Amino acid sequence: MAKYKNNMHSLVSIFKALGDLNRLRIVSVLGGGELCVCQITELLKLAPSTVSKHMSVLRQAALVESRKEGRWIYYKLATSENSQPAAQVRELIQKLLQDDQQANSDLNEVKKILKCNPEDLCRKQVQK
Amino acid sequence: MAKYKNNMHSLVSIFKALGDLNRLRIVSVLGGGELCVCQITELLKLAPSTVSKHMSVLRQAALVESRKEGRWIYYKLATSENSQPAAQVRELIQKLLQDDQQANSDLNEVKKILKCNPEDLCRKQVQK
DNA sequence: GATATAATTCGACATATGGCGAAATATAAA
DNA sequence: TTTATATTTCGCCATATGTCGAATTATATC
Repeated sequence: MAKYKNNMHSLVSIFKALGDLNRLRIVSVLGGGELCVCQITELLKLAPSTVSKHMSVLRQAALVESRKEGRWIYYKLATSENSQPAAQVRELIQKLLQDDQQANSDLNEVKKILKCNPEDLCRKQVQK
Repeated sequence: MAKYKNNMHSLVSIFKALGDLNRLRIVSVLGGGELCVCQITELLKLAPSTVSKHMSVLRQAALVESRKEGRWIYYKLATSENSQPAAQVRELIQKLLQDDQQANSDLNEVKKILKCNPEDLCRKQVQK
């Protein structure tokens, strides 16, 4: 007697979340480590409110998690058990985008953003 | 010197295609073998024109292929090499929906549709 | 050729979505 | 306490999307 799951609806919301270039870029770039909203905003050149909405969609699909630190909110890939749909889809994305042009240029761009001059208070992360 | 691919845009169209419950059901059920449009229409209880449009979206995302036989057009999962994004995503879907309620009841329903009485000309497949 | 039928295309519609700026929240700094 | 700032929420708008029915196309049958 089999136990049936209900993955289909969560899969739809996962795919819906990833069916947008900007959100896919976010998930891709979060593979390199956590980022706060303003850093993602800097990368994508979108309004903060737009990025915030994207993050909300990704969170509801269980693709990312957030952590609050002072005024900043850091997002990272959700650390759910590997059996969960979201985690497995993310794993596949990471594999498929390993040698992707856009994905790699985004990762480079984020490196620059993380290194940006400390006096630029607005858009910098705690760097050590 | 690495060769860069451009998977991101095709991934977006794949995810966009799968980010709809009806299209995900189609891909899922095609895992059980090829079907013609009228059979899928019978399963989903949608207008034929709607199903046709869905198939067009899935074909453009390289998720399915079609084969014409007389008046019927049969769709099946695209048989691309395993390295291609669409194939890998499909593979994952199949794994994740293996024990899914909806997916399994759809497969059962399709079995019934395939077995439907031969005098019901409109909605039957060549059965052997 | 005329008729029937499977599928697609077209045109229309209601709703969903991605984007922005302004206002609201929450926290840090002055 | 006042000011500054990171993020979110809200309201709005233009466009995209899922759906249908009607018209069109292609094929089979009479």
